[in-house]
Amino acid sequence: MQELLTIGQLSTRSGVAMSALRYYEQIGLLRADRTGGNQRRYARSELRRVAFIRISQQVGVSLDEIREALESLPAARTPTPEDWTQLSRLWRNRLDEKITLLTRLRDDLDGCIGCGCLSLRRCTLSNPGDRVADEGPGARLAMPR
Amino acid sequence: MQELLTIGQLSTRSGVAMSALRYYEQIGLLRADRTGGNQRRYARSELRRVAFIRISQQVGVSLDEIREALESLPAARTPTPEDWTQLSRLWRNRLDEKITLLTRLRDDLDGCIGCGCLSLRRCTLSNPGDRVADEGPGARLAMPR
DNA sequence: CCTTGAGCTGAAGTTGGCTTTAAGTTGCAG
DNA sequence: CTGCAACTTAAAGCCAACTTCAGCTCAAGG
Repeated sequence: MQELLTIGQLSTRSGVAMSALRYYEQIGLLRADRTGGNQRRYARSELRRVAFIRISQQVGVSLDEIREALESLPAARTPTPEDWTQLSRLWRNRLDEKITLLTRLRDDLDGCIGCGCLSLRRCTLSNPGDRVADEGPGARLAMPR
Repeated sequence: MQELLTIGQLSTRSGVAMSALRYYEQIGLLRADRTGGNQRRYARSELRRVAFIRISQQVGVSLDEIREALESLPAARTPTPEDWTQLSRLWRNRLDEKITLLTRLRDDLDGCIGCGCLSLRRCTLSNPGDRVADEGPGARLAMPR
């Protein structure tokens, strides 16, 4: 089994265009060794990173935020289980938030449909936990961040 | 209680910039009546739409797709409960997919952390249901759409 | 009536996330 | 050692989703 992947191989295996992979490297999301002739050679572990990046992106996280997360992994040494645990904890919160938001949207959409109103005022959807009730009556979006 | 909202009021209540609201109107996501002096007056129901738009966007849906969804609501007549049910069903699938993806990411991240590997090859994360196994060995991202 | 803040338009500018292009170099199979 | 696909770079281009700007008009309180 090959140790290192060419950019073409990484692209095929990850389903991400080569140009995108180069772009990710440029903005510090991926790293690659070079051959004598200056061609990229990726460690197999970069596949994990690409998967992490694309899935995170799919659910609305910016590349900037993804980089921040990935930067918590030390570049100098091989990440320890503790390093990964740290990263995991960070993202668990973020993911939990998103899941909650989505589930609420889905259920409230269903709920609102039930009564035929799609009222985002009466629903918790746009006003979770009535957090903004003291800002006066009426609907108001309560978004994370 | 006021019947119609000015753009400033809609902006304040929705937390969405006026320029964004005008943009949404321009691309057909919102509709507004006009005063004699050409100023926008929004029906209160537009508040629902804005909430729907922003929440959908939060979880990675494009404005184009959102418009498609909203277009399933008839402009000519007041939407019936059936109209809303249709829209709801459409989005339920979409949302279910996203929720599944997110939950898997979260759980697998945890699981991988457990063994200290964050292996996206062995995990279902990047290869749900081994859907791509017959495309050869190794990791490959299996994304919806 | 006057002032002032809120709103109007169209056009240009911005940011994120890439893709495309041009012109050249590398690496491997035959 | 040749030929050709795969690779390299920098720069330009592109699309989505807005924001900003200039120069104006409107609406409501004093």
